[in-house]
Amino acid sequence: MTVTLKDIAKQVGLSVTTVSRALAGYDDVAEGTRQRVRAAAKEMGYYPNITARHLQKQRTDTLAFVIPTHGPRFSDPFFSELLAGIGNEAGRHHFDLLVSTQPPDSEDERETYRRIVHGRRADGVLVVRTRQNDERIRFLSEQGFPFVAFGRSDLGSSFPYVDEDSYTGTRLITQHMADLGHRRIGFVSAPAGLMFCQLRLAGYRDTLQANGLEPDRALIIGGDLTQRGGFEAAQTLLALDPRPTAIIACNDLMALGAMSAAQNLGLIIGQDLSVGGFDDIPLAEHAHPPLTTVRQPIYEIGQRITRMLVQLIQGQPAPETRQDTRRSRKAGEVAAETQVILTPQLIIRGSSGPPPDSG
Amino acid sequence: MTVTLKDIAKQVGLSVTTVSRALAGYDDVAEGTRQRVRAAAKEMGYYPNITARHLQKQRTDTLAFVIPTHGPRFSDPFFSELLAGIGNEAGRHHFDLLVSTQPPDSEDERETYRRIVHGRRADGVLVVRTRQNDERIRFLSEQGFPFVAFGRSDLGSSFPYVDEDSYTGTRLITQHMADLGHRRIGFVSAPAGLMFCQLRLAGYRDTLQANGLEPDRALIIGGDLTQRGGFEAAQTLLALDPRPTAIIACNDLMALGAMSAAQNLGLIIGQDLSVGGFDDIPLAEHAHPPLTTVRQPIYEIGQRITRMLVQLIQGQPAPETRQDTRRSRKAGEVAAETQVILTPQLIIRGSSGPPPDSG
DNA sequence: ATTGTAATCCGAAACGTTTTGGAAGTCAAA
DNA sequence: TTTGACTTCCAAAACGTTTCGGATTACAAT
Repeated sequence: MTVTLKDIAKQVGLSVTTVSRALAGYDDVAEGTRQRVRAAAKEMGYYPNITARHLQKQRTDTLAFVIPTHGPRFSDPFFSELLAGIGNEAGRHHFDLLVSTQPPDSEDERETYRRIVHGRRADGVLVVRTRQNDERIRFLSEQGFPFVAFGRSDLGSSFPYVDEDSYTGTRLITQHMADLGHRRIGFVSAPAGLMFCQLRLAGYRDTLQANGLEPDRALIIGGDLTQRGGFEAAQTLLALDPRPTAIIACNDLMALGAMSAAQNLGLIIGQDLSVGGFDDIPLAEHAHPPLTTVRQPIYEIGQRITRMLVQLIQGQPAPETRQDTRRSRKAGEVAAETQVILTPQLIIRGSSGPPPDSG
Repeated sequence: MTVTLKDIAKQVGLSVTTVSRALAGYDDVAEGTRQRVRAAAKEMGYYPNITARHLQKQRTDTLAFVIPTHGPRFSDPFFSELLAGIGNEAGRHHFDLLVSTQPPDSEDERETYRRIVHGRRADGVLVVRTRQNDERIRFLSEQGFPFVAFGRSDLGSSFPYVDEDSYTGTRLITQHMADLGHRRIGFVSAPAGLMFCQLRLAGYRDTLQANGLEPDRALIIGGDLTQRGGFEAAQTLLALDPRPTAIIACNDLMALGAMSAAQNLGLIIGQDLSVGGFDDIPLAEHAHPPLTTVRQPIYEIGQRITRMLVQLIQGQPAPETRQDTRRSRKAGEVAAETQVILTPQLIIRGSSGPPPDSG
């Protein structure tokens, strides 16, 4: 059977307390005793029962990550990248990572959050793909439960997040297309509830107007962020007459799908049709032609929100008391930024070029 | 603060025991009492403390999944698919999923497994990308800890797994290339320690010989299963003179990288060069041209190994005692298969065609 | 009146750990 | 010799739950 502190205590003729403290390295146990205990523990193959420790310490050293995913699958590299960043960073801080997937805004999702928060299943949670009027954020804020989001929201409350400036991002790429001479620029949007959807759409629209281009409702198609969704949206766009000479998608996966649809029609990407994405997932660089896109350092963002969450949990400054801690911070300690907006970077690759008639 | 059983007990004037049993639905508490307790619990917003329950019940209702990944990132859709299958199935059975990423064969990986097993962090673990002389499997077997693997191993011991017949898989696709008339077929391999690497390589080699083709060592290049790895391997292969007219990669991601490398040289995939992969990840279908590959239902395999693991945990038949349970199985109960080998399916798409000189 | 039985309830122990608040012993300073 | 300080240890409580083994009451059967 598994060996417990009690077993060791019996073995070395000491109390459970002393064994515990010896292993924990407290200095109120004699050096010789400590060594005896350590030796016995090692020899008997002792490993602390993690659950028991959690119960006693009233923390789980666990982070929860609930992936909002429609349908059973998520083959989105966006989440892979993010998960890798989160997982590695959590590991570095000796936190376990609890992962589950739940459809956004579903009762299952709500129940998952309730279980985590009320059942104390984790010490904090990572929220991604923030939504308008995001109930997850509202709930976590109400409960005073530690969390950090990837993305802003439109709730009144202030909470810690990291986000990329999506508005500026699509401004950049739309302007890039306009500069190349494109006049009819299609846009493959995302589910309307997503915060970044609104921002990216606004960036697109405003840039068109700034260039004297009339936004055409027919050129904006809803997408579901999957490759297939981009494929189908592009099919619709390319059936228009006159058809757009450029397509910008809300994320890379849909942009790749759009490329595929265009190539099926015999169009040459970068000549007959320019395509732009958003994210710069690894596939973007290796696509053919490589995809022009707005870079979003997903892996690093995953690391960053995780680091912020760990600090939040360990530093105990609830968002409300941040003011106080600022005064009492020790020398050399740096204020943890709790609301970060990253500047997007336009990556120009082969998938974008001047429109066909302009040459 | 959080409300506990004790709080409810105080509120309704009952003992903690009765409250606990009322909520659990035992029939030794009066109907009226049960209702009072239920009402109070609901009103007070009671949620059981999951950790405490775990400790008492001596199980965690948690599965662990340690993703073997080199380097900090894994943008491999293979793992996304698998994780989705595992996560959804675990959820269906009310198990939580603990995910971590560790470099294969590293001390960190070993420590992770020790912690899970000895620290009773989870009730079972999922092992993927099995290796030759796989120390994870050896360890778990020794410890008698529940696990199910995706992939076989070469250890003497027998353990539960699901695997695809990789040997037959590469036989199929290699034969497909041979049937098309290809004589010089390159192969992008995987890290040698991986079980499927050996099998796939053998399938490739044997098929060549069966078709009277001399295996050429120069045509076999090691790959690391990433897109970049496939890209570089293909560059090497395509620099040969005469160069291969077909390339088969150990997985789709590398095949896509190979396509990219070939397209960079101006080659037309499916005409100048045929490319084949393995897995049939979602990207394969949407690649351009779509990728000929061997289908491996990764998502379903993820579900399946998870279901098997849950059965293993709940049905308590340790692998050794399976014989006994078989005798005592109740009517209608079906023997859970513990070693499954799936038949691969060749998916022919646009990336493969006859060699250029044959037309 | 006694016995048996069923229906309800509950105290205490248990899960394995950490922490609290001393206790006991030693030794040197006063 | 007392006092104080220091070192080393430990019993008991605590974390929140479930379970074990009764205890109590009511009521019907003898």
